[in-house]
Amino acid sequence: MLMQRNQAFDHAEVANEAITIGQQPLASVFQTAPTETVEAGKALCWEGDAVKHFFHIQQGVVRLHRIIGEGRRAVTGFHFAGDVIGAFLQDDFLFTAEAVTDCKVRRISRKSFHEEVVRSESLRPEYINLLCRETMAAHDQMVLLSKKNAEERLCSFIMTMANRRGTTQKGLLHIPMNRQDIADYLGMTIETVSRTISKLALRNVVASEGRHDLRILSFSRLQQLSGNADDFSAETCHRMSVH
Amino acid sequence: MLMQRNQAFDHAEVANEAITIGQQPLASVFQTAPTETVEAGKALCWEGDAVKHFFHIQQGVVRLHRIIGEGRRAVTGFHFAGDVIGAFLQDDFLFTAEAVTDCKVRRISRKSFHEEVVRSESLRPEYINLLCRETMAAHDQMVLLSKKNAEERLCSFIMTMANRRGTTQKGLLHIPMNRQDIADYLGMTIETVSRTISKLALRNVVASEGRHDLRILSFSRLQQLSGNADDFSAETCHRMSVH
DNA sequence: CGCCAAATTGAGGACATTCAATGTCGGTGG
DNA sequence: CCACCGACATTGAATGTCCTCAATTTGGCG
Repeated sequence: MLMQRNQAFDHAEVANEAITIGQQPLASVFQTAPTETVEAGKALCWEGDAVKHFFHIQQGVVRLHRIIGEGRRAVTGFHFAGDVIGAFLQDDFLFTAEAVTDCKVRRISRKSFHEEVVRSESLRPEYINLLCRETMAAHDQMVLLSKKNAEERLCSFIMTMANRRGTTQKGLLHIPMNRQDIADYLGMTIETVSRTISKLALRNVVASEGRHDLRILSFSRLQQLSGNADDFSAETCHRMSVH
Repeated sequence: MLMQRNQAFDHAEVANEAITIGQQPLASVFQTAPTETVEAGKALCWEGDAVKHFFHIQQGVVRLHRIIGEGRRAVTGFHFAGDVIGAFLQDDFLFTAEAVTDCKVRRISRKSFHEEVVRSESLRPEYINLLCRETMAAHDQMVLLSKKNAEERLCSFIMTMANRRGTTQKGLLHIPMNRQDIADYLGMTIETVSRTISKLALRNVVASEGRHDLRILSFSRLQQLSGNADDFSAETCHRMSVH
């Protein structure tokens, strides 16, 4: 399974070191480790394995998934340059991590990661911060999966991708993952993903440009359709929920 | 909205202090705070509010929810005696927390919580452990919501409830929350929840005993139907996913 | 014991899935 | 460099699961 090997580093999946270090100070812990190359489609670790290492992504995109039953795959998340994989794991990997594009990663043992992080007064809050953000993201995804319809899910996904730093240039959004990845992430089928994109294109919200690029024609429409209820949140309605 | 006020402390929602402290050492941080009573249906905090306090549940059950759009509610989790609410929050509450039953809680400021936790060599790992477990639970829920059908969702829920310490006595499981709570937690409607329970009852997997109790007739059937693929996991299939 | 909210049950409909056929992108080989 | 091939994506039609709306029943509390 050779997927877009040459594309891997063409786009913005390369961490801007200067900025990334600032945003992700945990990266410094991995600095001493050698860089490993992971070919697109190859796994970094497997669900059920003991967690011996944590990974830091320097370049590329990684997907996390779990298998349930025969043939059912749930993608629990995507990780990008600068991200740490597995930070919240205790004993065993709860997911299989696979490279979506060719990746460059660094790994350190869980033991030394924890030693370094706990020892350092500056790194520890960053670690806690990371865990908190991961949990918050998971909650967002839970809301998406339990209450949103196909269109809202896809718009939310596109919005999230577009809001990532360095992915959008003049409205053109690069989507490194394929339709199956997106479908398994959003709890839909590839057909529904495809149909939904087509409908959004008909309405001039987005425009497909090849398999891995999307031009965003109306950011505001996208926002509305994502069902994130921005102008309809905290201030307006919560006090009304008196019981 | 007065819900089962008298039932609140009849069942096993009361934390066994001795055991709970052992399992939830973070409780000690709250020990000095006075106990507050929260009536069933009342809110502890609101989505969008600044996080000024963390809560520790001594007695009762709390549900966390978020509202999207008009009338759509997603319950992101339930919390029980011994649990800390909001541990992973950074700035604002991402959910509204409401008492499902009458509750007794303690609150301390976020500031002192963090000071105490960071200062203590013994509490800090417990806090990190808590964050990790919260994230893992969120991931489980993501898988449930994205890939499981109505029956699997309900069986998973019943299993999780039954595996909580102190809830099951000779196969009788107390369900403090109502059907709407369960539905919003599992991403279904009350009607589907009801129909699914009825089907399970017809097949002698469970038996309804009033609105808030369920007799589990076959734990193993429940396990199978939950779709958690236990005898079909790590060891058998992962190595096969070669790419 | 009676009431009322909560839960169950039923019928019909909508949205997403499944299965199948067609179309297209992109990488490889000529 | 272009054409071809295979994998990926799109589109269509039929099916199914879950949702919606409505009527009925239940059970817990006053």
